[in-house]
Amino acid sequence: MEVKKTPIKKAKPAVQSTVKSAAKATAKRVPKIAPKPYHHGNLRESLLAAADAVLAERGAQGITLRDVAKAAGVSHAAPYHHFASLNELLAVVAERAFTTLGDALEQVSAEPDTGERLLKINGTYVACARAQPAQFRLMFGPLLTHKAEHPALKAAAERAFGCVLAAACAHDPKNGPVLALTGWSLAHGLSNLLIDGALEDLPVKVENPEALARQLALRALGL
Amino acid sequence: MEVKKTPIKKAKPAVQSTVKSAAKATAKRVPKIAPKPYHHGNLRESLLAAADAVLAERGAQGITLRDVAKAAGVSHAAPYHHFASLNELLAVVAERAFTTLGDALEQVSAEPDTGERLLKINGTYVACARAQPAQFRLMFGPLLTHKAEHPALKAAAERAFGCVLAAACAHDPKNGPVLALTGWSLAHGLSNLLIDGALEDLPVKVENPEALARQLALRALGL
DNA sequence: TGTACATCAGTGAACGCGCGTTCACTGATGTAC
DNA sequence: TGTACATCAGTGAACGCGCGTTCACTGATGTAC
Repeated sequence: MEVKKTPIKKAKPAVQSTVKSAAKATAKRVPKIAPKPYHHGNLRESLLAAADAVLAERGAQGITLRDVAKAAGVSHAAPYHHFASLNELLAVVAERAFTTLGDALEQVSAEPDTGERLLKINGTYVACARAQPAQFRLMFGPLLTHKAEHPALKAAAERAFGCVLAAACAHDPKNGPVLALTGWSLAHGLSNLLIDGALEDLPVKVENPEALARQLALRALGL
Repeated sequence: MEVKKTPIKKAKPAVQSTVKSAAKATAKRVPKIAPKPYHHGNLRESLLAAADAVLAERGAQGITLRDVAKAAGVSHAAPYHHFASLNELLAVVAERAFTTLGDALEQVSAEPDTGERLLKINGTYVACARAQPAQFRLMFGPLLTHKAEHPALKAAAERAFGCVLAAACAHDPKNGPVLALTGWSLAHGLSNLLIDGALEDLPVKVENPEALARQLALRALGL
């Protein structure tokens, strides 16, 4: 879904031949494991993938343009040929995270039973948050500034909520919006509590987060 | 609970007299509105208050030890006589925020009707989050590291949740924990969505957050 | 097929900044006598 | 009531660091002829 493989021959062979022809200048050869092409080919996508990796490893507040560049294997100035700023890069990361969530919600929306559909949407939401907590924080938190200035981000977020709203309206046409907000708040709150570890030292032990999500939704949505 | 008020006369008058006796040296007089005592008297409390002010103004990720010191009117090294690090200061701020939340929840727990009590707890939780969004993020988010190492913080958090759990058990002894987690997740999720502005550009317009919180809780808690 | 050249996408050095923290210091305070 | 002195709680300079961003540059690419 991410990197459209254009039918361009990889830059790698070209560089390898260069290295070969310059084999006499052995002093210039850097003992690098993976010979790096000068022109990357698809650095924009690589940077976005690297950002996901950095988010997973360092968390949302730990992310740095320099870290992302390093993870992508380029100098820390290179990203500026593809993104105007760190914030612009984060906006695209968040937009794609919303798209991923929307895709997942859309997929489970195929469930014919409207009640079960709501339960699956709830579970999918929590599962997405738990799978990528840093992305989840980036999507909603204040780390990415001026969200309103990124229409694509807004559109992706609206699409995700649209899935929730559609399922709620299908189940209870009269109270669609309220049911949707109830379900979304519940899933969002449980997601945050889980990824922040707020439930860990509580008298109420949580053995199985997925089962808990379902149990709470059953009650809260009147199913 | 924290600073035992020792029967020391405030440093301020002493300094004022000093200023008076040095009135001849007018050149030394700095035209400061509030003549600052060299010894502050209660800098620890002032720093905590200043941290709240900085949080309100700059948000949770914007907070800085230097800003807090400046807001308290002291040099940026002064806080180290009262807190081992910025993180220690934030831990106390978060602990007090949890205590404030617990106080508010305890107060509304006096409501005799158990259903109405749950509704009021829900509303109070959301109101606290909306009143101090940056504190709320600090309490739960990853900005304050190693939360587990601060027993007082943990205790204050447990007490707040204890109020929710007690009210849930009073209303439905059989399903107390599940009801409590449902209510907490709902309130927590709605709080986060509201303070993050996630509902602002949605097809579902939110006119009155308090009414919305009540409406969702009525449905989710089966009241 | 070759060649000249404009353009693209990298590099690495540098800038300025603000941060948390440390340190030697000094003024203020409280106490023993 | 004084005085000497230990201790406390400030100050301001400094350190080292990592950050986002800029800049002049250079290697690689694609295209016109």
